[in-house]
Amino acid sequence: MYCGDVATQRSLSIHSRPLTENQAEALSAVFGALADPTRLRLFDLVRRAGNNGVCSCDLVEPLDRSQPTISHHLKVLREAGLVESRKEGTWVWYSVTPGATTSLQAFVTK
Amino acid sequence: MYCGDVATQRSLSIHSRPLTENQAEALSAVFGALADPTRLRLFDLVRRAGNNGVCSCDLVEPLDRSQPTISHHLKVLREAGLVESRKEGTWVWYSVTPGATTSLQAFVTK
DNA sequence: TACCTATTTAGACAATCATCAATATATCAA
DNA sequence: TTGATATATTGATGATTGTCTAAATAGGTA
Repeated sequence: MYCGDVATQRSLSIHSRPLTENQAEALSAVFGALADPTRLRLFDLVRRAGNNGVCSCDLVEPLDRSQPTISHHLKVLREAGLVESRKEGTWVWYSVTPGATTSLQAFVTK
Repeated sequence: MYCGDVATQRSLSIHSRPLTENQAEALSAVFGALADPTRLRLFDLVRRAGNNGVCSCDLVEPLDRSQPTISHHLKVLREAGLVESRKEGTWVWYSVTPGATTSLQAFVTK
């Protein structure tokens, strides 16, 4: 019976190498974006909103933080590549960046 | 053809609710443990060591940090439940906690 | 006992961070 | 143009964090 190669058995490819400093820096930055309770809930809410996204004005009250604080956290999520925004008049709509979490998934399911 | 329920199609269960403050705090703590480049590489190295684990004495040199700094980071990973340690004489062996990343996987693959 | 080595703890310091109030910017409507 | 509203930026503050050196602890050996 064929059971896959050794790499599969170890669930970590023998071809892949330990994280380089640069790789670790990039990945840890994404982890860092989700390393705050407020930001995690923010990301969760944006994700639940689906393709249309959610107006940032609807994210302040449920998280019980000031508007500038929410704005700041959204910026962090955006700069980490987790969410994207589109302006519509005075409103800004946030949605999850497609493939936002693939690098995290790859690392976490290794 | 049966294509699964709406929840599956949205890839987010309609039954699950937005993260509570407590859930977010717990999850973000685990993300936080991986939100540092040194710690991420540390976790990566421990994971590569497999079931036997790796002696912490072998983790100092490849990461180019002082031994107390490595010790500190291992403590953070341990307290986050990501790695566990067993003492063997003067040495301490670290290995990945079984199921260490399931909560992260669950969130990240939602 | 004394000595050596592996690890942890303590204390310090600079840097980063989460948060807020106040202000600035931008868009729309009257 | 004036006013109202949504969002972003600024500046400040207290808390947390990553790192180091120095010291403490603990296990092994002679």
